[in-house]
Amino acid sequence: MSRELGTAQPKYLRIAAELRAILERGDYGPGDRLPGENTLAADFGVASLTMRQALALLRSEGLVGSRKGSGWYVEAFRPIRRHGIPRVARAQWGSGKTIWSADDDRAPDVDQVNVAEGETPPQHIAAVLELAEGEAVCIRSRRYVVEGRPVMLAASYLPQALVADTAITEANPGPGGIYARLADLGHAPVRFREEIRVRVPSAEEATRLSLPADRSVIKVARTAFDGEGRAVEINEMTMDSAAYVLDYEFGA
Amino acid sequence: MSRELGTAQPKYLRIAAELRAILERGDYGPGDRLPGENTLAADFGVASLTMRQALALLRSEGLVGSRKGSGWYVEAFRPIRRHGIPRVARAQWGSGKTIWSADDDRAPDVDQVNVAEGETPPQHIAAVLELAEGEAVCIRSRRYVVEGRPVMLAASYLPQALVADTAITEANPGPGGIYARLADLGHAPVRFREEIRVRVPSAEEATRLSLPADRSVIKVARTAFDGEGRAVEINEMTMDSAAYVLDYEFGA
DNA sequence: CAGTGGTCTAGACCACCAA
DNA sequence: TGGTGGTCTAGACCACTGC
Repeated sequence: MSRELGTAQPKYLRIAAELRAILERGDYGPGDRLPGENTLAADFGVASLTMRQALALLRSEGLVGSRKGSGWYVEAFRPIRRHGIPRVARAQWGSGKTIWSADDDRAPDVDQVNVAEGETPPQHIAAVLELAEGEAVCIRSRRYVVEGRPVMLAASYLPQALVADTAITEANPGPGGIYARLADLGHAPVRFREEIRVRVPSAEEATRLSLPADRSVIKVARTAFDGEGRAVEINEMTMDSAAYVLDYEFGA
Repeated sequence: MSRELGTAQPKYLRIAAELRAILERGDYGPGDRLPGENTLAADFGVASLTMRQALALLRSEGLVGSRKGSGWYVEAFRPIRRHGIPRVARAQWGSGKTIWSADDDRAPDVDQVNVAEGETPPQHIAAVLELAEGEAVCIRSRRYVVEGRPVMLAASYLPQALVADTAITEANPGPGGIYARLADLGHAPVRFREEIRVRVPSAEEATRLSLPADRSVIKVARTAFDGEGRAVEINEMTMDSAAYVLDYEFGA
């Protein structure tokens, strides 16, 4: 028995576990509306705030979502698999495919595209790009939306001096994306590092991704190095942690 | 101005942001005790439950920790950098510059070591290991503790038929670990896949890792394939999401 | 023992949604 | 307009810490 009789769990955790079991058993289908929190609170015999605590926990896991003035709903979204290491990376650069569409996941819509030139970079970006004091960057930012749900924000930082007056500063950088353009400039990326951490979203990130404040996000910082070992681009991605499975495949 | 006058944020978020700024400014050093939540609530002019909401948010980020009956403390732990792709497998790539600071793999203490033979595997494990109906696995589980703080749980699943009566079923599998023993058996791992997702810890995981219920965990499932493409081991890791930076480096 | 964090309650007000 | 989730309050009881 793994019932843990001695260490009685608090009510909100027991209710959360019970709700989780009910949802995984399939009593409610994806997208279905749950009873209101007052109804549920009465059913479970607890105060509504306690009920909210349990529901909020399930929401932070991505199992349910809430709409103000409307109700609680079973989350219907299927996670996206992102392949961090493209299978045949280099061959795809000239082929018109972007890094993203090389992944085996659903094609996203891209919106909130913005290119800003001559920006002052954050300190940790400037350090990795080895910029001189006061040197500027070009920032390409965008949002990815899958099946109507915003799932990722991304911001690419490139040295302004490197990309000025090239297609990289255009909203559409042309076939092969910015890596193909960097190759045109003699700075083809040959090596990448992806650093991953989990954070609480900033207020702006929570808004743009329509996330509850207690949902965590996955931060992936991808640094591209050219043949001389110079960092030529940093792509900082911010993903809804409930929407993604990251995937890395490599040899021994 | 990015003050967001129109969309007034709730008090607990504004207070959390203010506290975050105070902590990052360094008013309190690592390990320092903060004023009690009642004192803080009075200072900020809110009810203590509202104050708790703000503190709990910072705790879920790993910025502060609480000890029942004692107080709130500034978290002193420096994140660990885990290299998903072993150094030996990487060429002599220079440039140590990284986006986020974290210490490289401090040597952990390993405790709660357990080897269980003849176990029935979870369904998703059996599927990847391509086990026949009813076929058993050997489960090697352990906990990693760094500087007195439990940071990761790991459980390796191997086909029982493959490892029976080998050193792999011993608590100490000998020099080179279980991969060397798999090589001895003619099943040296030559390819790996790591799948990463973020979850809320189970009650058992929260207990074994001493995590607050609202702290998320990083799940890494590492599958090892031998030369014939057979999955010979799955290592399911569960990490405190505030304790780790994952790092993958690879060529184009 | 006093003080602390953890849980829980009852009730209030607001913004938002749907009929 | 009534119901819903989101926020906030005041206060209670408990378990634990540390003197």
